[in-house]
Amino acid sequence: MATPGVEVEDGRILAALALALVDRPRASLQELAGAIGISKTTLYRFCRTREQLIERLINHATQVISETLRKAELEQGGPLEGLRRLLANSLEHRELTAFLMYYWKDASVTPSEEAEWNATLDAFFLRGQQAGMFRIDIAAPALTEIWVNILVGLMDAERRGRVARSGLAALVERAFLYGAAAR
Amino acid sequence: MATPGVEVEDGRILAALALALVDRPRASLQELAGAIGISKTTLYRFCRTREQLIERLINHATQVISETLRKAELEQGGPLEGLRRLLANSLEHRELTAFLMYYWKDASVTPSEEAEWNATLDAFFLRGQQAGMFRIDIAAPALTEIWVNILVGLMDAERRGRVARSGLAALVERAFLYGAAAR
DNA sequence: AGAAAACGAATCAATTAAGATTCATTAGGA
DNA sequence: TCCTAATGAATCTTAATTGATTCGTTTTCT
Repeated sequence: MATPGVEVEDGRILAALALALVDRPRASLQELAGAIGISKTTLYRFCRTREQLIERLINHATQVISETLRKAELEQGGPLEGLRRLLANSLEHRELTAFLMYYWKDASVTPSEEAEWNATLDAFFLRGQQAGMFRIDIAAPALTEIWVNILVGLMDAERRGRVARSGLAALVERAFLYGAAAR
Repeated sequence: MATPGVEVEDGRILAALALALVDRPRASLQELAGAIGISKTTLYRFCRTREQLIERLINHATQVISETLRKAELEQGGPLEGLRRLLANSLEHRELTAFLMYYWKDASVTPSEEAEWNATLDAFFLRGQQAGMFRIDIAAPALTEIWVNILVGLMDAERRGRVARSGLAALVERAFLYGAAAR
């Protein structure tokens, strides 16, 4: 690639924009730019329209998360190891994860990729069920939903100061796998 | 009261508006009105400004949920019974619950009531921990966050057709209490 | 049927946001 | 240092949104 540092910088801007958009979905482009410390003009040069911006963010987030899913090698090793790799990688892309969840619904932009993502997680949990790791009295898509919501919810709770940042991974894993009941 | 049916009708409109606002937060008042099957003018007569509308919705939702919490009598009987009453009542106000979660962040309107709601749930889970019902290696506020996110997340998943409506209560309870691991 | 209330379409002024451009300044690299 | 690319402030046009009003129609209740 001719420009190595550009994508990194773009990634930073995209992550910041994702966070700002989740925080205030109704913010104007002006406010959005201000929220991430750039001018309206620079944001304009980055993406000419809001529609383009959202589309670019969804594409980027989907790509990063898909890469995260791929790197997690969910098909390798035990389900628990796969889940832990997925968790660690997801926590390194909090903003994009939160954004993608938030704009999950109006993902008419890339319905195929989103469905693919869903399918990947669904298949992972299904395999985990067949391997005896996950309970079988909850359907795999429901497991995906529970996982995603605990993950995103606790990441958000951390931002709001409701839970500590350290130990977040262990908290997500514990809550998802074993629940809140005392054993 | 002089007008018995008015509040019921208002409640219907508010619930529909809550749902529409969660679905498309950036919708204009015109689109919002159309989404719930009324004209822009009627919506205007209902609430003159968007700010008023949000404030009214937050107040109403907070009130309904608080009433729900009160009716759940979380301090009566065992924690499990309290949790089940809370769950059943919450599921009867899906729209308002989802709305309140969604607009949780910009709840600068009634910070006191929101904090009170948090405090009520936190205290409930803390009592449950002291009663030996909930695990003590997860802080009570984290339990609140996990509960709320599983509840709202699965209600939303149901709307998206990812999980079946029937059995939603049992699913939430199972996921929250016992987690996804096979026992 | 007749009166009162509710509703919606249309219109309008004022405000705001989006999209685009220009120009001066600044930061960085050759 | 000098040149270039990047940035931001300001401006401008156009489009969209808001808040408000009027008036004809429909619904509803008696």
